[in-house]
Amino acid sequence: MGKNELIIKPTESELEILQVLWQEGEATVRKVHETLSSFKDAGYTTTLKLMQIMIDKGLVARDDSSKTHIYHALASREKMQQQYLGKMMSSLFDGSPSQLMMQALGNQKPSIQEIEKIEKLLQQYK
Amino acid sequence: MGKNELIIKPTESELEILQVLWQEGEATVRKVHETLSSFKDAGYTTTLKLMQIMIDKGLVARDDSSKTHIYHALASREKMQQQYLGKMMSSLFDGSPSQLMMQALGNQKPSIQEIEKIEKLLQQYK
DNA sequence: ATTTACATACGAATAAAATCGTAATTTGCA
DNA sequence: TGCAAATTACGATTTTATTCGTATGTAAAT
Repeated sequence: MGKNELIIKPTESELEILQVLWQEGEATVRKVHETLSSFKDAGYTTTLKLMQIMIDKGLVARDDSSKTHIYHALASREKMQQQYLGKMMSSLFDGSPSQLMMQALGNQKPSIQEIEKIEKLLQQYK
Repeated sequence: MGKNELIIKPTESELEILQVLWQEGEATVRKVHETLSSFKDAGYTTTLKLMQIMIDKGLVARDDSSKTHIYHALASREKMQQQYLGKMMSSLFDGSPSQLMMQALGNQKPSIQEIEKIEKLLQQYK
């Protein structure tokens, strides 16, 4: 028995696709592809193929009752957030939320509202 | 000119190695390899090869004046934190620090000290 | 000097991810 | 009906990442 972890983890490209599906709720391949096009070069069939692969992995499901299939995410966004954040916290931030927060805040100024939300959150934890 | 971003981004394995180097400051291949061994199966020469590749990518440098080479990270931890956090924030958290914080806090309870550090941090941003 | 223990170099195999071309199918419409 | 446009299926290729075997060098110990 090895030490290498085995959890389903979407690849980079798959995560981009999930993103669109989380956003839209459901979408066709074309819709997904067009959304991705704004920041990424890739052929239509590439996106299609990826989404087909994601079916096998159980990351998405689709309604194929009509010709144009409609996809939706199976993987939950929260689960993925946990997964990535957890790894990131340990690998890059020594497991320290405040270090992470520092960078997160430095990265892009949060609005006053954001700050207050976080403060409330912290109160609950005290 | 395409839309696909081009920044050097360490792979998964490379990030693990960087982690050790950030921790230790500098280290031999053997040291790195042994550290990784605690959670990962991989041969010694695999680690060696990876570290050699990382030289080409400019992620690390080494002192090879003696037989056993000594490596250190060139990529800064802060830069990597920015990079990953930024991507994660946009791809998984709708760009919302409070959402991210919520998950981060939910993931692993922070200590009182951690919470207070964060609160201070927030004050500065107001 | 010879053996042993480690070290690096490096090509090559394997695995994983991403890309794309082409064929086949369906649908709408001229 | 039959043509054009859009869609899916899917194999094959390419690219990237990972893994490892083997050759070779070096130094210390016997």
